[in-house]
Amino acid sequence: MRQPRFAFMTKSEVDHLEDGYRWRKYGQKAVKNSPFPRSYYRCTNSKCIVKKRVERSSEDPTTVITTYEGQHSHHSIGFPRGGLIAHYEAPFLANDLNNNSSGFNNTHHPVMTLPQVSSIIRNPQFNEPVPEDSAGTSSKMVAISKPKPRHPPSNEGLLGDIVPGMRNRKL
DNA sequence: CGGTTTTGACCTGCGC
DNA sequence: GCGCAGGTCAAAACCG
Repeated sequence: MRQPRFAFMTKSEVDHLEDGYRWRKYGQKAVKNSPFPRSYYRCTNSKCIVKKRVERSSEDPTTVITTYEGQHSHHSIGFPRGGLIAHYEAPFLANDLNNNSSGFNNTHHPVMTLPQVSSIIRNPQFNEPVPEDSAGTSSKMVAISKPKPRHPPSNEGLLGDIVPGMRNRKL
């Protein structure tokens, strides 16, 4: 069974990005490409088999590469209206999937504005070694977010709900 | 006391 | 068949 898998780069100083879901770390491995270890997280919900892989970019220590694998079968915690977030990101993701290699300003392109994400831009020259990207199931993006220490304000569910959203479009 | 994090060991897949 | 790299598990420690 193929898990919808996509990765994106998040400009943040903290590895532990709060995306509205509860994650439990189950492993950590050192990768050869990066001097930084890679962390493996899993959703704490037993019904949810979503896995998350957090890896810090070797070239940009301030950038973390987060790889989501699977889809949440529930909404984010502390954010009952999580489905709403899908409306924010779904079109944006669909656009990305349809124009996977279109020209785009790699400057600050405020596609969306969230309490956590200042701006999400697509980097056309994203030839970074994103190991999990191969087919069209993945989306490459760079999210410039404010370094969030912990505990979201109230509106969260940044990433989780976009997974079923894009999966709905693909499958 | 319960849940989470940490860390080493173990297992599996792939390449040589 | 062996070695390497990646991924997962499990026990102990730690924190709230």
